[in-house]
Amino acid sequence: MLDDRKLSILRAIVEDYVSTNEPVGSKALAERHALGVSPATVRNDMAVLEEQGYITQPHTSAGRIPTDKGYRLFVDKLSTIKPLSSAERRAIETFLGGAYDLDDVVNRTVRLLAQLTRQVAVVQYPSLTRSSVRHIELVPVAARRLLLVLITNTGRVEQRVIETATDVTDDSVAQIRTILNGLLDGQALAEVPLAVVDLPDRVVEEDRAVAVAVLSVLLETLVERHEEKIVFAGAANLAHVDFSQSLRDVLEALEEQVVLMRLLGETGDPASLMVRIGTENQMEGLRSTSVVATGYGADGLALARLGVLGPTRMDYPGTMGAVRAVARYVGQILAGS
Amino acid sequence: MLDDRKLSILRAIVEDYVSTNEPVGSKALAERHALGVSPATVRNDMAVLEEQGYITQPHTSAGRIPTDKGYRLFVDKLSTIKPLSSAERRAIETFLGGAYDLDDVVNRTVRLLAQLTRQVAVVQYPSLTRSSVRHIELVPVAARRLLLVLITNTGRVEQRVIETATDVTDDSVAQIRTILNGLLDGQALAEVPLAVVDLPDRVVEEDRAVAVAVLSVLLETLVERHEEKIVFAGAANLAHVDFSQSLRDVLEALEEQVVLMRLLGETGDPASLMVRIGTENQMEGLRSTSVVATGYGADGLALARLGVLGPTRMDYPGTMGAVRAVARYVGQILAGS
DNA sequence: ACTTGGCACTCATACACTGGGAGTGCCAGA
DNA sequence: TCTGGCACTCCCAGTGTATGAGTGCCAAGT
Repeated sequence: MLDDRKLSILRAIVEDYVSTNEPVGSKALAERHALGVSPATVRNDMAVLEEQGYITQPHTSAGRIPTDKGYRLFVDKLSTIKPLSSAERRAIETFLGGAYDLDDVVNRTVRLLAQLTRQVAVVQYPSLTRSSVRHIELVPVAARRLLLVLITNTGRVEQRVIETATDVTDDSVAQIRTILNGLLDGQALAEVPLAVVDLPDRVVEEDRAVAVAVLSVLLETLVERHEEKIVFAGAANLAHVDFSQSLRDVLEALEEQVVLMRLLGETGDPASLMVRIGTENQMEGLRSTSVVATGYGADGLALARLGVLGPTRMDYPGTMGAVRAVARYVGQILAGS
Repeated sequence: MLDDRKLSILRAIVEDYVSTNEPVGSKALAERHALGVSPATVRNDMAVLEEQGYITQPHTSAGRIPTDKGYRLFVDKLSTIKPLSSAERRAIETFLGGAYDLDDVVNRTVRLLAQLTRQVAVVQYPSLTRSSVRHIELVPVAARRLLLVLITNTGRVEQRVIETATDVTDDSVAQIRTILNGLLDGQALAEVPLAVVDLPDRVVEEDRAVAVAVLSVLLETLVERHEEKIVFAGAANLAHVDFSQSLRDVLEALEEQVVLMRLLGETGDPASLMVRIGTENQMEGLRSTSVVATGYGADGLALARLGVLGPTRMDYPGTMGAVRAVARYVGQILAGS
C-alpha cells in the first residue's frame, strides 16, 4: 500500500514540519532530503499520502502537514527513540543526585523533565497502594487530639489528625503505637485493613474507644489518599506554542488532578512508553496535544507514572528518549534510598 | 494640586478602564458618570491629569488609560476595599472547612483564591521559623539509616534521612528520641539550635557519634528548609489577558520559588495589605503585573504570606477584599487546628 | 508503468490606499 | 471657570492588487 519511498517522504514531512513549524512543500522536500526523485514525483506520492489520511493541507496551495494518523505511523514505524547525549545524562545525574527526600526527588524530576524536553512535564507521586508500611507514629498534640503519621517504604509520609472523645494519656498512646507497629510493620498497604482490624481487641478496655478512632482514621487515610498526588512544571513552555484551541483550556486541564491522572494513563509495564497523539486523547481541551508517558519505580516495579505533554507537533524521538531516561534514573534513585 | 473633581475623574477612568479594557474618552466618561460637567471640562481636567503623569494615551486621538502612578493614587486614596458578598463568604467557609491537613489547607486556599479573584493566586506555606516543635520522631529504617521527622505546631511535617557511620540499635534510637523530645518539646524553632547543642553530652558514650549525626541533620533541616515552600494556582486565568510582555515571562517567573518569595514581599503585619503595582515590582518580566498580598497566620501572628498576581489593569478593591477575607479565614483555620 | 518537466490555477499573505469615526486640543464666548 | 464649536490627528476596517509558494494534471520521456 505504501512503498518505501512514500514512507520516507512521510518521515521527511514529519521531521521538517516539527523543526520548522511550517507546512512543507514538494520542492523544499526534494531539495533538503536526498530522495533522488523530482518534486513532481514527490507531489504524486504526497497526493496518495493525503488520500490515505496521513497528511493534510491547511488550505489549498499550501504545503502539507502530518495528521494525527501520520504522527502515529511515524512513531510506530518510522522513528527510533533518540538516546540522550552524554551531556544530558550528566545533567540528569547531577541534578537528581542531590535530592534529599521524596518531595525533593519528585520536584527535581518534574523540573528536569520540563527543561530537557522544553515541554510540560507531569510526575505522579509514588503510589501508596503498592508500597508498604515502614513505620507508624502516633503523637499526642493536645488532650483530645492525636497526630497519626504513616511512613511508607518509598519515603512517603502521610499525616492525619485524630479527634478523640475523651482525654488520652501518653501511656495509652504509647501502648497503642506499639501494638500498631507490631501489627503493621513491613505490611503492604493493601494488607493493612485486614491486619489492623483486631486492633481494638488487643488494647486494654479503657483504650478501646481511642483505638477505634485511630483505626477508622487510618483506614480513611488509605482510602482517601488513594487519589494520588500529581505535580507539573514547565507551563511556560506552552506560551510560544500556538494551539488550535485556546491555551486556557490546556492550562485549566493541567490544574485538575483528575485530568492529569487520566492523562498519564494506566499504570502498566514500566519499561514501555505510552504515546497518545492528538485526538487519541479523550480529554476535551487536549485534542491538539500529545502525551508521552511511562511508569517508573524501584526494581522494575511500576510505582507511579511520569510523562510529558506538548503540541502534537512534537519531537517524538527526542521526547521519548528523555522520558525513558528520566524514568529509569528516578527508579534507581528510589531503589537506592 | 488636584481638586476633588479631578480625583473623581481619575477614579472614573480607572473603574471604566478596568471593566471595559478600552481607553476611556471624555464623552463616554461624562455620560456614564454623573459628573455634572461637560465633556470639554473633562477634557481639560484630563489634560492636567496626563501632565501630572496619572494617565496616558496609547496614541494620539485615543482615550486615556491609567498609568502605574494613577493606579497607585487610586488604591491609596480613591478606593475602599470591597467586602465579599455573603455568597462568597459561604463559599470560603464550605470550601476551606473541609480541609483535613496542612497540605490540604494550603492547596484549597490557593485554588479558592484563584477562583474568587479570577487571577493567579500564590500561597506560602507557614514558615518554620515562627513556629515551634510539637514533636520529634526518630525512626530506624535500616541498620545505618534513620528517618528524622519534625512536626511543628502549625501541622507542618519535615523529614530527613540520617546516615550513621555504625549500626544503631533500636534502644539507642529510643533513648536519643526521648532526650531530644525532652530538650525540644514546645521550643520555638528559633531556639532549637541553642536548646539542642548539648545533646551529645547527654547520651551514653557509645551513642555519641549517632547523636552528633542527628544533631547536624536537624540543624541542617532548620537552615535549609528555611527557604519556604510556595504554591500557585490559576495560571489559566492569565491566558486571556494580553500582556505587553510575553505570557511566557510571567509563567516562568511563577515557577521560580525565589521569584515567588520576593513577589509576596516581607512578612509584615498580617493585618495590612501590600499592593505592588506594575513597575513597582522589581522583577524583570513582571513589569506589567500587579501583586496584592498580605500575611496570614494564627492569633494575629504572621506565619506566612499569600496573595494574588494579575495584570495592572485589575479590580483592586475586589481583589483586596478577597485576599483579606481569605487570609483571615485561613488564619482562623490554623488557629483552630 | 513510473518518472519528469511544464503549465495553468488557487490562495494566503503583504502592501498600499481609502473613508469613517472617535477623541483630542484649543479658542472664543458666556 | 465652564462650555460649545471646530479643526486636526490617527487608529481601524475594508478594499484592491501584486506576489509567490504550492498544487494538480497532462503529455512526453525512460
